[in-house]
Amino acid sequence: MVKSSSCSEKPAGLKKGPWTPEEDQKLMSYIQLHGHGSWSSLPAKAGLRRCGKSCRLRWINYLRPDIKRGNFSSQEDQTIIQLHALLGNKWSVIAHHLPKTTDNEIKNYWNTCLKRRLTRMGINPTTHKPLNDVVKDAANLSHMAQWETARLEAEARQQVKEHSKMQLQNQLGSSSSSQPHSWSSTSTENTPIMRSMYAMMLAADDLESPASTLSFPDTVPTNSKRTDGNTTFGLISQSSLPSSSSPVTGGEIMAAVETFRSTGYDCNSVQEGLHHDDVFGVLSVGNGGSDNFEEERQDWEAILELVNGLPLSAPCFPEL
DNA sequence: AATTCCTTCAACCGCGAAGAA
DNA sequence: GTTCTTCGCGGTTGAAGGAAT
Repeated sequence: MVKSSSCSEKPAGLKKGPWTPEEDQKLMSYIQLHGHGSWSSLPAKAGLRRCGKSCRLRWINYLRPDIKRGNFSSQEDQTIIQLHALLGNKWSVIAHHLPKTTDNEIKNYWNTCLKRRLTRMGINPTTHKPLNDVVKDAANLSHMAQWETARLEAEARQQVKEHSKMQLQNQLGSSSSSQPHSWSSTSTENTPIMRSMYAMMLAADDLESPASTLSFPDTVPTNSKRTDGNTTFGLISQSSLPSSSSPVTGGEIMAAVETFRSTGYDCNSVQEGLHHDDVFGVLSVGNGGSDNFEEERQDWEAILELVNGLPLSAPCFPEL
């Protein structure tokens, strides 16, 4: 691997440190007119004595018009904590599931507020377990986190590929645009990806109900939150299901879940599959989740019991 | 009022992945 | 297949401002 260039290795004369309002204005004006294009060549074109990397960071974390700054709601706090429990320090993936936030902001918020808050409550912020019970059950969560991380990363890659242009257009458009980008319009009320996991189980529980309507879109959606307000998940290999376009019956879902169980939740097989379009079936279910954190906590514990076939000795989400 | 300590967060740095040449 | 470039991510740093002493 070739060592990449960094700001510190660029020719002398490049400015570092805080950005001035003049520099901000230059960067904003240039991007609004031309788009960012190649970050490495942007500074020269925009008349900035900064490295491309610095420009990119400034734009993404500060100047971009579609970012909300500060004031995380309690709902967002919960989402961050939940996603962190699943994903660890995958700030960019977490940020994709919170509208108008940046990975840097979430990372800072975690390190300055949430981490301390959890510690004060006697919860290990790394394992999300009570501090006096850090070893027990850790394997369960980390195992689930592995495959869910892989899936979310693949989803994020897909999002970036398919919508980078559209995103820029939306960013540059007027604030009254009636066509917000899908991930910008994501509502945190329904996005917690964990909900999608137990949605699968709720769906499985509900399979006997004739009201269950389950379908597989032909393609993986660009966001885990669908525009119809339903949640999605990609736990089940599409190859284990009969058709990508026909409605899926309850029995088929149960069979797929069983197959998934029988693989022992093999992370490797899941990750291999991530690079093939046909692997992840995305199941859309009615919003069986709850906006109530206590209910979510109970649901989550129930899922772990279901998944592991064993009762949990310690709650995953002690009271906040 | 001066100093020290603490908190926040913008920005930097190094690394790995992906893609182009 | 190899080398090189660019991008994006996560960890870390340090300046700034507020709180405490």
